[in-house]
Amino acid sequence: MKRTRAHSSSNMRTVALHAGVSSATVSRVINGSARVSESVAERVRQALDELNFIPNPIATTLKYGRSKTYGVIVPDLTNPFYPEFLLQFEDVLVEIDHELLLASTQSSQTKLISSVRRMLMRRVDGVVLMASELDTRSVEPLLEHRIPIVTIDRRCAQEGTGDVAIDFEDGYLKAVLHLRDLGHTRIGFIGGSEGIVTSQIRLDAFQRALQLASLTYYPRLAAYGNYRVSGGNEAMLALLKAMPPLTAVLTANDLTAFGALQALQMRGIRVPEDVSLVGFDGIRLGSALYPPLTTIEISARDMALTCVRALDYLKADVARRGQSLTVRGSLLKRGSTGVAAARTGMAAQGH
Amino acid sequence: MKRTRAHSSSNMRTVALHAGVSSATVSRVINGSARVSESVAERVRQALDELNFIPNPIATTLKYGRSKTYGVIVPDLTNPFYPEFLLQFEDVLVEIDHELLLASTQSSQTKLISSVRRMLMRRVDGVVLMASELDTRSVEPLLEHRIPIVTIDRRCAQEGTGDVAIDFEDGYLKAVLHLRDLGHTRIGFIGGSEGIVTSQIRLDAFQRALQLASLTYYPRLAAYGNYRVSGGNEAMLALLKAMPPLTAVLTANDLTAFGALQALQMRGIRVPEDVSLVGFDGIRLGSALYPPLTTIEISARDMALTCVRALDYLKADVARRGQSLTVRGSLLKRGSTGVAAARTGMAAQGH
DNA sequence: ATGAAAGCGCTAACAA
DNA sequence: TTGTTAGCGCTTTCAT
Repeated sequence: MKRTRAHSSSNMRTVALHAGVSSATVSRVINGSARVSESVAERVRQALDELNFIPNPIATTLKYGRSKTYGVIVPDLTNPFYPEFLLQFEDVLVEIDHELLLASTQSSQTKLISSVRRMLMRRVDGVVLMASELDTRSVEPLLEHRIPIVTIDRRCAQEGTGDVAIDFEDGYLKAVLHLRDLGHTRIGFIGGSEGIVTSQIRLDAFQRALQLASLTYYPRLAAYGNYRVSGGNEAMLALLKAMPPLTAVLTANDLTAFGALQALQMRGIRVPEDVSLVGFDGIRLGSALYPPLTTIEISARDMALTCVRALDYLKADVARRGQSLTVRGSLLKRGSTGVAAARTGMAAQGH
Repeated sequence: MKRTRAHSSSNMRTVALHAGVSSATVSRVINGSARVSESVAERVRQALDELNFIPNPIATTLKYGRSKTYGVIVPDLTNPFYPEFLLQFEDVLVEIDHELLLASTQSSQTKLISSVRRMLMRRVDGVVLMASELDTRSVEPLLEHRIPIVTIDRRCAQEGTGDVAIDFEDGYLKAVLHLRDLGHTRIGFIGGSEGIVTSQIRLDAFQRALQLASLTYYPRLAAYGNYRVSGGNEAMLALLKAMPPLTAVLTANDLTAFGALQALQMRGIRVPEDVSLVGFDGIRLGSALYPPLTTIEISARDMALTCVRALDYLKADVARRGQSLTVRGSLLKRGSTGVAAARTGMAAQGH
C-alpha cells in the first residue's frame, strides 16, 4: 500500500518523515557531510529511493548565491565551431556537476546586453565570452558583480578576467610549412572582419608564419572576410583577380574556407590541382566537402577544458588577474591541399 | 557620496531600506502587481536604479516550483539543424521571459537519462524532446513529475505530451513535383537510420509523394542512411550501382545530402547535370556547397513557435492529451537540381 | 496604500 | 550521532 508513486516533487522533509529522522540527517546522508550511523543512513537511502527523491539545487543556489552554472556567450550559433565547443563544454561541466547557461548574440550588441543580464539573474559562477567582436563594456556588469570571465582571443587578462588564446601563429605556421613542402610560394589569406581585434591577430599571425617559413607576404593576396561563408566567397573571387596569382589560400576559419571553396568551384578552378585551400577550426563538416578541407584543427575538448581551468582559477579568487592560457591546433591534412600548380595570371581569372 | 556602485547583489530589502519602504512595496513596484502611490513608486524606481538591482528569479522559482525554463533535448548538436532551431527557440523564450536549458544526447541513452534528471532538478516547466531515436521510457520520470513534453516527429500525443510533426509527405511531394517538372522519373531516396520510427515515416512519405506524382517507386533506389554525412555518402555510393539508374535523389535530411553530394563528386558525377539532389531541413550551410543544395526548408522559427505553443497548451492543464501540430516546409530551389539527364547504366557506375 | 510575516527546500551552526 | 532552527530572496495573504 505504501507503493504509491511520488508524482510530485518530494522534498527532504517528506523523506525525513518517511525515514523517521530529521531533514538535517537526510541532508547529511545525501552529501556525506557528516557521520551518520549506518542503520539510519540505510533507512534514509531507502526512503530516498522509495519516494523517488530529486534534490532541488535551486534551494542551495538561493542559500549560497552560487549556482553551479557557467554561462557561455557565443557570437554565432550557426557556425558549427560553437556547437561543437558547447558539446564538449557541457560534457566537462557534467563531469564537475555544473550546469550550462547558453546565450548566442548573433553579433548583436542588444542581445549581448540582454544575455549578460540573464547571466547575472541566474547567478552564474562564471562566463566564457566568445563574442569577442562586440563592445566589451557590455560585460562590465559581470565584473562589478565579481563574476569571473574568460574571454577567447582577446589576449588580455585583467583583474577578474582570464583569456584563452588560440595559437594562430603556430597554426598558420603548420599550414604554411605544409604548403611550402608542396611547393607553394604565393599564399593568399582571407581574414576575419575588418577592424576587429581577432582579425588583426590572425593576419599578424599569418604574416609571421610566412616570415618564419621564409616566404614572401604579398599584401595584394590578403583580404578581409567576415568569418562566414559569404565573406570567404567574396574575398576569394577578389583574390583570384590579384597578382601575383596565388596557388594556395589560408583562411581565418573553416566557414570562410567553405565560401572560398565554393567561389573556386564556381570559377571552375580545381582544388587542389589549381589552388590549395586550408581552413582553420577543424569543424566536422569540413570533411563533408569535396575535396575534404585541409585545416588546422582546434580540439573543442581542449578548449573546453582550458576554459574551465581558467574559470576555476578565478573562482578561487576573483580579485586577482586571470590566467592567459593558450590552445594549439594541429594540422589536419585532408583533400584540399596538393602540390603547387604553375598558375598563370590567365588561370587566375578563372578562364 | 551615495553614488557608491553596487558591487555585490543588492536585494529587495536593500532597495526597500534605501527607498524607505518595505520589501513588499518594492516587489509590488517591480511587478506592477498592486496599486502603489506614484510618489512612492518613483522613489522605489530610483533606488532600484541607484543600487543597480538585479532581481533574483531563483527565489521565485523556489517559492513557486516553476522555473520559467523550458528544456530542449537534442540528439546531435553537430547537425546544424539543431543549433539553428535552438537559436530561434531561445529567441522565442526570451520574448516570453523564459530560459532555455539545453541538453544534447549525442544519441546516447546514458546521456538522455542524465539529461532528464537535470531537467527534473532544474524544475523545468516543459521539455522539447527531439531525441526521437532513443528509448522513450527514459523520459517517463518527466511525466511522473507532471512536466509537459513535446516530442518531435513521434506522431503520438498522449496525456501530458504533445507532438510537433514535420510534414514530410508535403515536403517530399514538393520536391518530387519539382523533379518531375525537370523530367526526372527515376528518383532515389536516402533515408534515416534503419529501424527507427522517424526513418519509416520519411520513407513512407517519400513513397506516397511518388504515388501522388504518378511516378514509380523503385525499391532498389531506396537506401538507409544515418542522418549524418557518412550515411549519405555510403548510401549514395551504393545507389549508384543500383538499377534502374537514378537521375535524382531525395534525402532524409541535409547532412545526408551533403554526404551524397560528396559521393557523387568523388565519382566524378556532375550535379545537377548528371544527377539532381534534394535535401531536407534547409540548414544554412546548404547554400555554401557547390552547387548550393536544393532542399525542403523547415523554418526553425516556425518549429520553435509551434513547440512553445504546444508546451503552453499543456501547461494550462497537464492532465490532458497534448496537441498534434504540424510544420510544413517549403521548396528552396538552389543549384543541385536541374533537368534530367539520360543516364545510362554505365554512367551510373561513375566511369 | 503600505507593512509584517510566512514559507518555498536546503544546509550549517548550534544544541542536545 | 541526531535534531532544531535560522536564513538565502521573493511574493503574497493578512493586517493596518
